[in-house]
Amino acid sequence: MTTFDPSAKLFKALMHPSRLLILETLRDGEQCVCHLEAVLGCRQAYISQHLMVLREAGLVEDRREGARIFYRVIKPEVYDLVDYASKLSGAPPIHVSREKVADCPCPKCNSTVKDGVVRELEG
Amino acid sequence: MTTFDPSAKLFKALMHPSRLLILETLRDGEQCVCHLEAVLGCRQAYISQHLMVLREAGLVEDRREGARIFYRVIKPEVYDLVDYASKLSGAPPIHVSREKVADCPCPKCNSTVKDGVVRELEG
DNA sequence: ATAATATATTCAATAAATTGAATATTCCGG
DNA sequence: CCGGAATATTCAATTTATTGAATATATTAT
Repeated sequence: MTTFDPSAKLFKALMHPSRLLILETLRDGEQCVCHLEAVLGCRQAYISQHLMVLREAGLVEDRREGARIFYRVIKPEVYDLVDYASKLSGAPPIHVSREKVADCPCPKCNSTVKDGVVRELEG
Repeated sequence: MTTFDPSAKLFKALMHPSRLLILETLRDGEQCVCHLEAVLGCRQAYISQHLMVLREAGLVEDRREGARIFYRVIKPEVYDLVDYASKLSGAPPIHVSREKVADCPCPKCNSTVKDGVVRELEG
């Protein structure tokens, strides 16, 4: 309808809490879908669908590595938008656990990062 | 569902092109509904409904002056958000006529502003 | 009081987003 | 090639948003 369509579409991609949570989880770098699944605590298909919205909005991209697919944010500027919105809306400070997630089978969660070295966990 | 609800709601309020256009029209200060009507070129009820969304999102407030109701943005920071989104989304530079609108009966459009003095137009 | 103007609200129809369930695809290991 | 794991896609049901039409409310002028 107007010259505002592109902005409106961007806002539309960001208007869902689950998608904001996904973006938050991707803040420190790429994550596989199963990790998102563990963090969000919802089913795979549900997450996949939200990832599709973010993908179609040009905000994330995926990369296959073996059986896993890793998603990453390709427009880091979106975090400026998200952070500012959260400030404006008076949302409580965001806390998404950046640590390993207990019931996540992905490599990131089954390794320990120390001094930049990634090592497999024993046990 | 999550701590992201407030942000999501804010984005939701901004996800419609007509609402972005309304905000753009209010950038320089309050305007009456009939002015918005003339600028957007849509019917009064349609605009009133979008104004309701913006009002419920806490972005605008209204003020009655006689028969007219003037709306203004109460969170000017929202323009930072809007501007950044428009940059991010690669939207063409925004141009909303800030001048008088031909078929608008409101006082702002039927007056001329010069050196800070508002004077009625003759004819 | 009545009529006209400005605006809001309600209602209904349609369109779009959300969500879960089922199914398909891709990759890996045997 | 077959089975299982990881992920995507499709489909349908539900909910929510959009939009137009009709109506209501408040204000001003007569």
